[in-house]
Amino acid sequence: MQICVKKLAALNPPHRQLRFIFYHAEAQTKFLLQPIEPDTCVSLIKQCRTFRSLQSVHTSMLKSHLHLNLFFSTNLIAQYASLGSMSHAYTLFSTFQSNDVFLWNVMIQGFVDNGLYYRSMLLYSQMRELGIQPDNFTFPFVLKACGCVKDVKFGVIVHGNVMEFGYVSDVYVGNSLISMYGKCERLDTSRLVFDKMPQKNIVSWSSMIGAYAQNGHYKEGVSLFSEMLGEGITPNRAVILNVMACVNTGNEADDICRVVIDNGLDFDRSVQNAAMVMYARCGRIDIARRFFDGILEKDLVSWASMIEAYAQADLSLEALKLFKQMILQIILLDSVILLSVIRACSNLASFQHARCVHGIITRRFYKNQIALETSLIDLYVKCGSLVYARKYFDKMQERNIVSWSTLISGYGIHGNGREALYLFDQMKASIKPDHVAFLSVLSACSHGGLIVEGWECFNSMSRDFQVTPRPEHYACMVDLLGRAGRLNEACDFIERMPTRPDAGVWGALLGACRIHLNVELAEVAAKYLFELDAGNPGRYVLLSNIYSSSGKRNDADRVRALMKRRGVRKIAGHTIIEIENKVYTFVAGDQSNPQTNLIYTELEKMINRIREVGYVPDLNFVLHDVEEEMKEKMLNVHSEKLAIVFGLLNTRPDSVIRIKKNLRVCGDCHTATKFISKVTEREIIVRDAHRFHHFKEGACSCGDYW
DNA sequence: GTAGGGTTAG
Repeated sequence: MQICVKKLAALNPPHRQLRFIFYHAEAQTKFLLQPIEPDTCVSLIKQCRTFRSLQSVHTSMLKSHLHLNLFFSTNLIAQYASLGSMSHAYTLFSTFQSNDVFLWNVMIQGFVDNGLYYRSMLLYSQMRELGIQPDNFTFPFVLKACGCVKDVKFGVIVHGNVMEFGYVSDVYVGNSLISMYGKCERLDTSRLVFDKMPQKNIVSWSSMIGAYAQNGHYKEGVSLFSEMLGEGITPNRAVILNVMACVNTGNEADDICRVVIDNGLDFDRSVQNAAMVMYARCGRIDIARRFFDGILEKDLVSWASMIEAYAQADLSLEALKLFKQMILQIILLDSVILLSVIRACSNLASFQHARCVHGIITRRFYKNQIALETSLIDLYVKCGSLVYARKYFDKMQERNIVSWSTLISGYGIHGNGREALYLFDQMKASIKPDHVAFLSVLSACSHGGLIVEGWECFNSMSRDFQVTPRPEHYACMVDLLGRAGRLNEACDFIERMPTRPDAGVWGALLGACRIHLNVELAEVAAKYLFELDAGNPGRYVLLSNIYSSSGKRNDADRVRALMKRRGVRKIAGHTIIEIENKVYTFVAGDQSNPQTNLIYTELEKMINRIREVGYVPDLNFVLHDVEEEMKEKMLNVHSEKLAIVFGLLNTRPDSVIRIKKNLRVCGDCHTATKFISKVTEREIIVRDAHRFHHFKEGACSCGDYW
């Protein structure tokens, strides 16, 4: 203390005050202070880095009555806001009852910066009611708030005020309008504002490109970027980040990278991170990885982006490998990374990894806790453990619409429609269901064959909850009716749709036609699908299967030829199984597993065993144009069967076998699995692209509507 | 004192 005082004495008076406050305010010292000099007041306020030091300054301002000065107090309010203390800021603001627009702006900005968007909009309304004229600073703040909460109605009113008070040509205001309309999905209006701006700057271009990116109009975004370059404007990092979000082909990505290098932005870390994401989106995960490796000082976003890229690309083992590396290098984890890790585990259907992530999450509190907990519930669902999902859900401190829908859809995909409906009713008591919640419950009804209940849910959507059914909901209903064999009803339903049926709707009908073998309707659905969803191999395969199951071999060949002509390639099927913390992958006819010989010997024995109890191979599930005997051989080596046999060989006899197929489980494998569960007395859980199948004692939970 | 940007649960 002695030394401090000596040092302080050597300084000139204003500086002395400053230092004094910092030594003592930070140390929570109560004894304060000589009155503050007016000429140091603002600089004192602005240098406060903690709430406590600011409070000390505030106290001494009170002593010297400087708080009565509007200008000083406005600065004080701004500093409280920037330190996140909006309650203090607002109390001070309220005492003034001033009409000063600067003061109001500071307050509105404070709310926006602290994420309290509605408060800032409310304050703006109050300001208008009091007749205080907003200025060119007011609009950017309040427009940002409108954009962040997507309140376009409010935004339009503010836009009206912008015109009323003559700020349409202000470039800051214009840019804010572009951004607001972009966030509110009013792209055309954004563009209108952009085109009408008397003056544009780099931010105008950047905002417009960003608006295209956010609304999925990627081509327009990229072409506006070229236009900008054509005008001779030098891009900065924000423009680059925005345009990178628009790029989805490798060539475009390469072009952008050249521009990045030309402008010396290639060592900017956020640009490097964005480049990673861009290449991953273009399907060039290898290049993304090279970018990642090239980043010298990786930050959390770098790690999160790469892990998420792997998870998205279903390269989940790579994602987890990277996560392990990351834990070894830096201790700090955040919720975003964990969300990606959970996605990776979910792809792998890895129960062991789920337990591990669960441990990490409960060890400490993360921001966005509810999101983490919800995705953990989803993870347990996807690992086949409804019990754990439910347990965790019941323990949650706080639940929202997302957590409820996650669990509801969980029961649905596990075929427990009744429980899903029960939960949905419980949820409705406290939360208004949204369109996703309805989707969860409708699909639960569909998987569980609950037709009456499904209709009731669908009808209640707009009637009781003002949720307008979207194409997905219609698709779900078609699925519900179709699975139940009510194909005509499904067709009527499609005809009565207020909007044009999309690929999802026709796909649901085609799927139903597969179950109930209706060639005529399948052809109608396929006709639309081959236009609307021409690149989706699953559609061709389904129709071809329908033909061959109906004995129309020539037609089946024709579909396969069409597929080939259009260059649509079948997605290779694979099945994974996790045993003792390791994930094993099988493709059809796989020979890469060390136990290959054993697996095939055992498989042959198993096929013979189940044949004895009634299994008949369903050769319609082989697409290849080969002899019958060959077909059967091809069926027998499907990845599902290999994985199950591998599981039987390597797990305890009393344990559950869990496998995951990347596509829909093949019909013949479905039948075979039923028989296998019977002869081995094992429970087998199969997760496929749509749902779960629980096989037990020769039956499947899905009631054979796979 | 103002506007644009990289990872984020169903």
